Amino acid sequence: MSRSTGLTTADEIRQVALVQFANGGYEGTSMRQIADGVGIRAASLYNHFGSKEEMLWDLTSSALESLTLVCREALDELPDTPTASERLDAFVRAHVKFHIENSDQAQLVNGQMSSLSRQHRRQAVAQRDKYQDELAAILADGVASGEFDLPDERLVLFAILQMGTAVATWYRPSGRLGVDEVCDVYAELAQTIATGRRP
Amino acid sequence: MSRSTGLTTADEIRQVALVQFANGGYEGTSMRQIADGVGIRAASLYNHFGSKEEMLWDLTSSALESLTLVCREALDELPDTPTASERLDAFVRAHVKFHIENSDQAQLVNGQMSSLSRQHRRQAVAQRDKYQDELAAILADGVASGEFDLPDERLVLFAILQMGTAVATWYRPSGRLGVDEVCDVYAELAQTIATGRRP
DNA sequence: GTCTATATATCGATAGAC
DNA sequence: GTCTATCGATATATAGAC
Repeated sequence: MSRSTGLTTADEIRQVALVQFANGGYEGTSMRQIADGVGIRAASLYNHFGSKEEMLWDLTSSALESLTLVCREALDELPDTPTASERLDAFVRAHVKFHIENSDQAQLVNGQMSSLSRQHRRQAVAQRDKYQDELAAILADGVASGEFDLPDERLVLFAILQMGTAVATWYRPSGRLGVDEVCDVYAELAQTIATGRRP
Repeated sequence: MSRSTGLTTADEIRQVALVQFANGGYEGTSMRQIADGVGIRAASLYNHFGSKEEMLWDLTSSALESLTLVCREALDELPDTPTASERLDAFVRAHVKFHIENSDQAQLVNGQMSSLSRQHRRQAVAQRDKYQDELAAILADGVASGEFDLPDERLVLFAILQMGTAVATWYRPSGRLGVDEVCDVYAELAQTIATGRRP
């Protein structure tokens, strides 16, 4: 290990490829560019990943797993029998926080999934749908309990998800607002949309 | 003109390239693929566009112009001295309608602008910012008049724009809702966010 | 304005020495 | 597990005949 980080070479490759795929796009990034970023030759990448597409799948799959995990953890940390509003608040904060703090993973999932193979894309879409179902269940429960009043359940689902997803494209740590402040605003917007009034 | 459409060859190229850039990405689309779609050889494309990047710039620029135009027209058609709420309603409807009916142009602007040259990207960003400023002005006026009550002016701007932008990625004509129904819902959501209560 | 032919560069991926 | 060398395919773009 002559390259001074504590990471394995495979993890170094993941780190570099994630940034380059997210910023330059999968098709716009060459194996040689990735290898340059790691400090090895392109041929050596194939000792760690079978193909370029396998690298994209590895990164996409783990990004989706991380996103699902942090949002589920946020819900699990709620006190017993939380209201739908409390669950919505926790979910949106976790969703937005992830998209701020892991913007490369977020942009990969949002922009590069079409470059996956048919089979991997199918799996990724299923994984993403399962994530969205968590929020869909919260909205449905809130409607059933009378807490929420939605013009359209499916469109509100998309609206809340996409508001938060887009944060990954514009948030800069040097900007006007900190992470928690942005999460506060989006949590409030989600409540407003779901209940029809400010929380 | 042996290829049976009323379009010039340049416009046929624009039509094909727009679809392929929007779906497969700029870097993922080759000049040969575009030429195949038109029914000519790749070399012939250079009789109409100086380079591949020039094609992307042509398409990006005209997409941004169209978007700006339809939203400005929607505002111009309002009766004299409209309220901020009326202007917000008109803007959001036009924004969402454009993203449904011109989803390829919308996805090009949203996903492929990073493939433009430095100079063209600078121009495109400026053009997009000018468009966003139209909504920003509506929100600012509504705050000044007391019609709107926003947790954060800039974040609400992004939230409203991105809700509508994302429609281009999921709307299908064969789906559950028609164009006007989707516009209705998003116009209502925007009012809810801006005023703090259902319209 | 389209064609064939080609220039030049780079792509993902493999073989085999070390 | 990294390296050099290279394969075969394909990329953007140009030259010049028709």
